[in-house]
Amino acid sequence: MPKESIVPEVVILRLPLYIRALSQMLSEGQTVISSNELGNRLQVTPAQIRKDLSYFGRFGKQGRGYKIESLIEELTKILGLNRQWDSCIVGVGRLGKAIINYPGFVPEGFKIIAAFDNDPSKIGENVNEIEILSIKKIKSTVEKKNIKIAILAVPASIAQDVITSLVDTKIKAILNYAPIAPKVPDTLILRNIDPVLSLQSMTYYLD
Amino acid sequence: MPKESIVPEVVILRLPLYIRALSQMLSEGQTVISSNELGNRLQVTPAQIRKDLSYFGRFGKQGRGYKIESLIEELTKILGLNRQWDSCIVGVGRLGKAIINYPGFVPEGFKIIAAFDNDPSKIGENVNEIEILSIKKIKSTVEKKNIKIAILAVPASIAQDVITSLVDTKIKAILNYAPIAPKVPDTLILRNIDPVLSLQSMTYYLD
DNA sequence: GTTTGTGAATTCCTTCACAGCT
DNA sequence: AGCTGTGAAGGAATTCACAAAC
Repeated sequence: MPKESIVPEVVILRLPLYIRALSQMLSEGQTVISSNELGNRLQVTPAQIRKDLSYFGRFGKQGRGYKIESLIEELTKILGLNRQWDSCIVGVGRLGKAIINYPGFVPEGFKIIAAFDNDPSKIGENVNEIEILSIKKIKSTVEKKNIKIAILAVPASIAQDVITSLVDTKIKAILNYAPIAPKVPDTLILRNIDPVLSLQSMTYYLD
Repeated sequence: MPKESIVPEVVILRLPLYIRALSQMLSEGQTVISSNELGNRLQVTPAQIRKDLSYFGRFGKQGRGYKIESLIEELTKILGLNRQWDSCIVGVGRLGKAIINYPGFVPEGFKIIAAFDNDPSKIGENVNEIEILSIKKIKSTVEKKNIKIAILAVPASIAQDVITSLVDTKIKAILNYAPIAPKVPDTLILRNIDPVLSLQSMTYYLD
């Protein structure tokens, strides 16, 4: 709870999960929750939840628990989710198109407002009301539209080059769908979506 | 290196990454690598790589490094990837169809050989040569075809129920695409693919 | 009586550093 | 000389346990 102590990244990774569980409970009509009940719901220990929250402040009441609605609000603010984040997609092949059409982002405040590809035959085409631009226009477009998040859906073979080329733009966070382990400078935040890796680590536990 | 010491899960999660980097280097013509070079490539410390590998055996040669080809082979064996894993998909909506058509699984040994849905109008339909069956047939089909892995692409609202219903089948691992935090008994292994959660944890670091 | 918030204790993971092999 | 494999050291994250608040 000191204002600017460093918060472990594992904690940050759990907060969205808390929000999600809390939201679900709220929509089921519940208004108050204890760390015990939330922990039970998410299969984490109550102590962990309390400790995680304590990095940011004191949100509960002894003997009572947490008011769900205001806890959601606090966590939303902490993560910077109380606003819309405009983002762009790079690579508009099969996967890129599926991502553009995925309805799960907008309700959570993530809106794809620009699309880029390097295939000349695609440029100018529209997908879900978004015009596909040449990849050369990333830097300027991103600057003009204040986009900080890029979603990467290019082939593995060029993903590293694209990431490297994003370094000197206004892009600060990358959600990478290409099945590679890219090198990123620590000025960029990266998360990988990689179902194959997930599968490969599960088979260890199967006989 | 004791035969049956318990290996931390974080280690298991890194092994597929090692395989991937090694494969790439092999395909670029390299035959030998040091922990230093591999660490540099993946942005992890050389000591961590050596320690990770030491849980399973001694694969390098002092003064020389690791023979890439045989290290890949060893890791592949350790993870149980030296075989094909037949799997099934549950939920054949837009997302499910995209997953069935995703070309990245088969080359890695993961083949979707059965599909299930609860929408009567879809049953009997074929997607990419796979017939959609009623979700009621999961238990028997999975048993007959020796399927241990299920890929879940159902709506969030029914995902938990589907997972629960898988408990008394031969399914032992679930790759879940539904945006929920499901409760799973510890007899099941679960990995979530959840781009929204990834995005939500990145915004914390953006101003 | 219940449940939080938090220092202290514990457990887990990473890194160090060097003996030993090539 | 170069690099692995590994105990030992160090650091990080989790859990304990209890005083304080309701």
